[in-house]
Amino acid sequence: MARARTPRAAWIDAGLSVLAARGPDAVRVEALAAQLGVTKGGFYGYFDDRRALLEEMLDTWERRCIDEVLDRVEQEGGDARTRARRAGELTFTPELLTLDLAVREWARRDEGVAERLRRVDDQRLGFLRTQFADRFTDPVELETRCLLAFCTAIASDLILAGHPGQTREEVVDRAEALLFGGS
Amino acid sequence: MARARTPRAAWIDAGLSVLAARGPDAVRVEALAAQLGVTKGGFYGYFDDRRALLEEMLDTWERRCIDEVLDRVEQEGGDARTRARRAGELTFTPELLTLDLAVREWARRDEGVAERLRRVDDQRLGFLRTQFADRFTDPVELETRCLLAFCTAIASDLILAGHPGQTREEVVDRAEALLFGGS
Amino acid sequence: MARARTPRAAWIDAGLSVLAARGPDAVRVEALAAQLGVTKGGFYGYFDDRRALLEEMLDTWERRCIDEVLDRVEQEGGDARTRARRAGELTFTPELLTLDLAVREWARRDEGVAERLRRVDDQRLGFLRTQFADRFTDPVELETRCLLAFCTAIASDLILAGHPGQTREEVVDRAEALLFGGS
Amino acid sequence: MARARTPRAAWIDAGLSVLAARGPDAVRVEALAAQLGVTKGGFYGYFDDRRALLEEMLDTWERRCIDEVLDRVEQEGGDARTRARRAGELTFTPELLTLDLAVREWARRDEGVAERLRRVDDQRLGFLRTQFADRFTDPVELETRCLLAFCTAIASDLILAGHPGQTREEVVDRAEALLFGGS
DNA sequence: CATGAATGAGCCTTCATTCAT
DNA sequence: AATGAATGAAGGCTCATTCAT
Repeated sequence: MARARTPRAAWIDAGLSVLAARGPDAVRVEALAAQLGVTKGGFYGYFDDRRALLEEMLDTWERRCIDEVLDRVEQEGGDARTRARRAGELTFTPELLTLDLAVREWARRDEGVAERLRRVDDQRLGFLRTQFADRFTDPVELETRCLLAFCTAIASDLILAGHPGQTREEVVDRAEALLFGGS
Repeated sequence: MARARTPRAAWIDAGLSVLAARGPDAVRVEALAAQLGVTKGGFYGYFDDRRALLEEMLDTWERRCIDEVLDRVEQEGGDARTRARRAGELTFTPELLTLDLAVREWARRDEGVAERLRRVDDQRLGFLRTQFADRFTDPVELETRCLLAFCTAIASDLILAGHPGQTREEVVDRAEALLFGGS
Repeated sequence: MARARTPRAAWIDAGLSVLAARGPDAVRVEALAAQLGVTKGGFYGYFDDRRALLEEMLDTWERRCIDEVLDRVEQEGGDARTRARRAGELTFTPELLTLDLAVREWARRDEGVAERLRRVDDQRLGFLRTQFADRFTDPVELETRCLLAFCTAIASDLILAGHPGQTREEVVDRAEALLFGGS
Repeated sequence: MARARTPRAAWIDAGLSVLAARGPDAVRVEALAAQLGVTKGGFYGYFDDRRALLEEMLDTWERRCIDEVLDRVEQEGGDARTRARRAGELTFTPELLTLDLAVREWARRDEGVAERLRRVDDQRLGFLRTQFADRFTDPVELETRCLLAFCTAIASDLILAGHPGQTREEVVDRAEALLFGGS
């Protein structure tokens, strides 16, 4: 929900925020117009149709997940591991997770979305690999631990069970320690 | 009582299959009727409204996740660990996973669904705890590993990244071995 | 809502009670069936269709307004004026007024109903004429006062205005006294 | 602002005319749209839902019965009795009577409508009182005669009986003369 | 361009009616 | 006869989309 410089971007941002909160079916031109305080007719000055908005939302999401993360990492500098670590931090930010889960669900039903997610997930797993490469010389073990870490990042908000005597956060922290040592 | 040409359960099953494939918004009376080869009017002989169907679908799902699993486990017998292991197998069946993911997504947007999922997830995590209780005397470590296993079961279908030189299945198998030893 | 001897009559009575309470549009086969505790399918064993029920309801209403009033008046005997007075009492009973108003409204929209109401109203005005015939030798004046009395009987429940310092009942009583003297 | 091809008021007027002719249940969005030559979807640009239209119809009716009558009376001027007389004429116009009867019937089944009718009827009876105040010094007698006049205005169209040798109009005229003298 | 109006398709729900049992 | 199931027509409401201004 970044501040939109242009009305076009405002539609996209509004769409992404609805997507995160209520899924792709809830991204309706009428609702976005109301949220933006304009009339829905104006929408068609910027986009051919609803489908086009959804595509651009995905373009924006993908760009944010990849290019913007890389740009910021480059700007901040550091060695390879520092960069990968920073990329991981920027990627698995709680703010982005809601949107991420919505896209992930969407990808299960739409091959086009799945393709984009595949690109993004490949890069993300790449970040993880680079970040922890020095701790595990065996690439098979590294891969195993990275997938476990990735699964935890994705699923720990989706699983609603409680843990007797611990909070979810504590269990997740211990899981990370178990996977990558001292962290 | 005239023969139930389209029994109540048929609507529920059709609803669950659409839920799994396309999410709760896609569970439309008209679409289910078409799928069942009847007219939508007949629906209202069985259910008060669409909402009632959704509730019954969730009832059915919850029953299948809990009671039916427990019933089968009881019938098959065995000691505590054998039963918990069997429960885990029945629970994380590939067939049920798609439906599970749909319910999970739905739960993010509907507190009523979240409450049901919490019950189900609590029990599932319980299965895991019992199943692996003898391998880890420290309950904190047990909890950590069980959550990791649970996250993997849930998220490994949601993550689309590839693994150079390995299949997803292989990585998942290694992850389980890493968490629980020989298995 | 008299006790129905036969199921057929039960449908008619239920229909009349709904007609009185909520108008002809509210006389729905499904609602009556629910009220009678039977299934709507059974309706068609007694009536060709909804229209037929409405006709029979009107037949019943007309019979009650005319024949049953006359029968009871005959049984009770008395001279012409006594009989007419009794007929007036039986006719303008509060219990019947609600149904009467519903039929009256219906008659505005359906010529068939209007025809029936014309017959009934003609007879009712006849009762009034006979009842008060001895007080006014001039038939024109008699007619005037009878119409005023009839209008009051019909409209005093439809007019919702208040009367400062008096109740509606008191004003109506004074109106009757004004029209027909002592009685 | 584009030209209002089917202004808001057109829906309300169409609704009122259907209400007068066939009652509130017959005020259907689809029917009004057909009557106005537009599609029903357009309706929801003006009103939240059918209920909102019904409320606005009642608002309009109430305004016409009260404010518009008073405005016209003020414009035409005259002394108190002349104004009250003119208000009575404007109120019991034949054109408005059909609508009035429909609202009256509706009020029997809907307390919200009844409340509005109470306000309107109170004012109407007020007109009558003022108009004839100088003929009857006794307020009780005045009230009696005004109620009789009001009942006649309302009910004379509802009563279908015939009068031997006279028309309904003649009888009603004589009734007015009887109530208020030379008129 | 942006807006207000309108369209048309789609979906939910109700209900009279039919029909096999 | 009565029932449970189903049909089909109608009507309420939503929403993507078009279009004149």
